[in-house]
Amino acid sequence: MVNTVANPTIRDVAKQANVSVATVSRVLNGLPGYTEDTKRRVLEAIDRLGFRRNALATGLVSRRTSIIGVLLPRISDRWSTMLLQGIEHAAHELSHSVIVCNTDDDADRTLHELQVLGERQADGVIYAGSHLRDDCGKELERMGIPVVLVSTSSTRYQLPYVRVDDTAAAFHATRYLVENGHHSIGMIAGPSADPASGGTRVEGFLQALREAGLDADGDRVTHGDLSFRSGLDAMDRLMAQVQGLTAVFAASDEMAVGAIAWCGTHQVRVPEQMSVIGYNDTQDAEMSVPPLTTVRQPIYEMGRRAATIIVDRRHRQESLVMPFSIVERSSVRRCA
Amino acid sequence: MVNTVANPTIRDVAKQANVSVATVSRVLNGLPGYTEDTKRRVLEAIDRLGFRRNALATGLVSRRTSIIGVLLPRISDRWSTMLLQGIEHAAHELSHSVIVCNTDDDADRTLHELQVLGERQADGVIYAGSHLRDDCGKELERMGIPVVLVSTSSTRYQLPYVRVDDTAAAFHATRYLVENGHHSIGMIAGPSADPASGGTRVEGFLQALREAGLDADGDRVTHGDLSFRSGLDAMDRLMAQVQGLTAVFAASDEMAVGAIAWCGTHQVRVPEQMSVIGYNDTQDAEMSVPPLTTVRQPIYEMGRRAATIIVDRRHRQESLVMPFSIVERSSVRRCA
DNA sequence: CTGAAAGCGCTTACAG
DNA sequence: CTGAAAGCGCTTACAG
Repeated sequence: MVNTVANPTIRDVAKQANVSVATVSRVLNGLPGYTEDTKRRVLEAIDRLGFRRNALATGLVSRRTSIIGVLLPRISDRWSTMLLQGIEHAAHELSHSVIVCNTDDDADRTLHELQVLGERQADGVIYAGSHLRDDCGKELERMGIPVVLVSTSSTRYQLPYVRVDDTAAAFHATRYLVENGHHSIGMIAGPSADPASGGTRVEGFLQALREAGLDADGDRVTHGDLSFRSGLDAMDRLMAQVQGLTAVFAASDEMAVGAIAWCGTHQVRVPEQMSVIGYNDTQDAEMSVPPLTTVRQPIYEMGRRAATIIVDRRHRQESLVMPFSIVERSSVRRCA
Repeated sequence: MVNTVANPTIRDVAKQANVSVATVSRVLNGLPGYTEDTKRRVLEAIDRLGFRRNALATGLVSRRTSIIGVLLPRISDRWSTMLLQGIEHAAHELSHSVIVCNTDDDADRTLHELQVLGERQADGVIYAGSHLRDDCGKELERMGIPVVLVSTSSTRYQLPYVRVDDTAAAFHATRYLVENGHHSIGMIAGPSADPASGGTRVEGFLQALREAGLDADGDRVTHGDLSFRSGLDAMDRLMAQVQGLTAVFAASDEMAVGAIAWCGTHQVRVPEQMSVIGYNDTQDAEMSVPPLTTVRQPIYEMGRRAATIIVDRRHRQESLVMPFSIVERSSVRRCA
């Protein structure tokens, strides 16, 4: 006889199977301590009742929720999307769930989201992109759970990170332009608040220019917010403020495409009259006309690794510097 | 004197403030029943101890988690991203968290994710994109929580949805092409598994052709998977199988951009020799060269509304048909 | 206005 | 191999 209950609990299963809740819990968790026969009875009862474990109760007592909190500066661009995808895939394989939080690049909001994640007893958090304000770092510390920073790092707090060597990558991108015969090069950087796209990449750019004996004046770099629109506007400024520009390095593919779009509306042909190299190697680079030459970051893989670091204690506390490469497509011209 | 505890609970706060846990709970939840003075003492104790509520315990007893589960067929494209953004923003304003699940357009995986969401006691779920298989619909039903479908619907289960009238939108897009003087028009549809991009939009397309007295042969529609790459391939097929094509309607902006890219590598000028109209009005349309004329869906807003329907019981069970419009940019030519 | 107590649905020693 | 019981950190009637 089946006693159907609205929302069966482990107690209902126990009753149905004629065992104690402890035993049900054991088979539920794959722990040892029961005969094949009891196991079968329990499984049958579970099936018959349509029992579903309540993760809140489980989490409350086991002190593990299998939840990974992800803080993204924005979720609208392809970089975030690819990263999130990597995280989600790995989390799924590792039987974890991901809670996404949009920080809007705002530290107050970040702090708030961290508190929420803390209340929800997240097992770990992945913080991507923007600079980590001190109070957020402190909150992270007090939460006492695994953290990994993606494409950013903290000087104040020693937190594991996953990223590319942005300075080197920017250096290589710029040198690639130099090697292709360009002498007057500009850069469209990310927001100053972003340590990677707005900071270290600029350093790498400047270093490469200096090393090549080229003009590395401050005018040559202008900042955008990583978006297409801002790339377009930045290109406009750059053209006005630097003479004889023949190549531009943009700190994101979207801004690079924006720069190309500017050229399109101003009768400047890419790559014949203007070369453009981007950063990230997102789908945007592939979809660009002409296809965009860019610095590849293994973003999806970085997401996977970040999630793995959170879940797998063997990797806890490790930082990872991932390889970058230059993907040549058709937006950079080789000068004679 | 401050008694600092590792992870203070409501009991610690109660002790510190010299009240009962019931009282602490009341001020925590803004319920009435205490003097200004006790409230102050409680707040002070909370502050002093650095108390943080445990959402698992709260959820366990209150039977509300403020968690919205979101099931996306993929999280890599801009459509999903914009939708997720709308959902996240609204959820944040409504003090909810969102758990994202990638279904990979796979019903088995969807079923699994739904079960996880059920175990986690999600307050509601938003299911976007692909067809809802019967067992998934049944699972949704048995979960007994608010559901909203985005850009899809279920015939078997009467579930509230938020979408655009895809048939009408596709009809208008096609008629727009006809009105611009095109007679030989093709379509790049979405996957057949997607009722909107692979189903109703095709119907709208065909209807418009028939109504205009144009050839509406089955050869004129080919399917892609909504991606850039598939758009490119689809365009290749279309060019091979239909004569004198001058215009194409793609069921996603990404595929439309793929079609444009195909033209780029085959010396077919857009819009002079080939007109292309997309669907969605994502960032891809704006970034395209030439800028893509497309059917606008208020995707971000649809995400917001879906979240609101879940949270706000006044809107529960309501379905929403959102307005679409045609955004004219530069990828469609007006034939003389 | 305030508190003692039961209970949400599980897991985990502990005993047998 | 199995069960009774305590307990995770809260909320919610119920009494006073």
